[in-house]
Amino acid sequence: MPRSLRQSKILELITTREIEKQEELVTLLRESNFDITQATISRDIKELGLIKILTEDKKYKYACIDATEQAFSNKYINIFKEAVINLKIINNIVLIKTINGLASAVNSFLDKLGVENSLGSTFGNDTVTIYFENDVKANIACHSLNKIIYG
Amino acid sequence: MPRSLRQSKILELITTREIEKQEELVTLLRESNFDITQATISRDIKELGLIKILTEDKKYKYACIDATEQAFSNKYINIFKEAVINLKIINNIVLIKTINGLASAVNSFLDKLGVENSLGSTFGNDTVTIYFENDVKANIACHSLNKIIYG
DNA sequence: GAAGATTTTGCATAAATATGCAAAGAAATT
DNA sequence: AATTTCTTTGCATATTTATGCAAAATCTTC
Repeated sequence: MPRSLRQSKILELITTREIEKQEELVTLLRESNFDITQATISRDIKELGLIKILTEDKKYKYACIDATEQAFSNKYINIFKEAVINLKIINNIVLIKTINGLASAVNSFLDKLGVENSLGSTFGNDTVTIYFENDVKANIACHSLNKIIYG
Repeated sequence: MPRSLRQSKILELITTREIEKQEELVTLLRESNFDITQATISRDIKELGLIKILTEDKKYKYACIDATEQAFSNKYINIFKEAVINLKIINNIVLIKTINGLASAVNSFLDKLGVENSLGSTFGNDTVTIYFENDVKANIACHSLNKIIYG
């Protein structure tokens, strides 16, 4: 499994759960068939620039330092690129096919990115759906996403 | 030496230097006659909610987190900056001197901003007073306000 | 597709941080 | 001011994280 997919999964995990320590990530990633050790997680975390912050109940958890800013960094975009298989426009919706299990990560990336004119989105396991008012707006959005992914 | 003074010193140190580890704080604090161990620093850091972030050169350093900073648009912040002349901590209160007549504006800005741990505030013509439970909380708030205003 | 260069990883362990517990210190209460 | 209660601290150590180094995997170039 490629590195960037693993890192993508890490981003997903820390945004959807309260991860207190790296060993937890090791366990969770193993459940998703990333066979990996704590040492690698440590390196990933440094590379992604993740931080530990305090939760309500005074426990530490991993978090992204500044969601919006980092969403645009090349590193994140590369991960996004790898997770996406293809984009399709179906009338007023854009349908994004992703690598299995990464739809939620792609969805949250898109949230941070703020797709323009989006009415909202849903996601399953390997598919993200973004809704627009009409075909034209879906088209425009699809083009700009394509541009991000393919140049 | 009181705890709050020490924690205030910690805030000062991490904002003026790049502190990579707690042992560095121990050394620096000892130079300022705070006779203290790493264990205590660890607890202070947790209490102050400090985090470790990556610097340019991929080293970790301690920093203040401030969710507040992102919360407000630059426009409002600029107005706020211009209105404020200076901040002072007096025990458990933060005293804000403003341009004449703007205390109420600054006060309502702060209300929206939601100064953390604030017990409440009052204002006159050119002064806003924010009340806190104790010196530490006043200190933390003052630092984060300073950060908004001066960097 | 072999040979060499580069990147990524695991292992073992070093380095850094957090914490249980007992004791010292403050504060409150009588 | 003695007694009780609550807070803060150090010590020792457990827990967590980072990293040097060699091996494995991946990528280049011929």
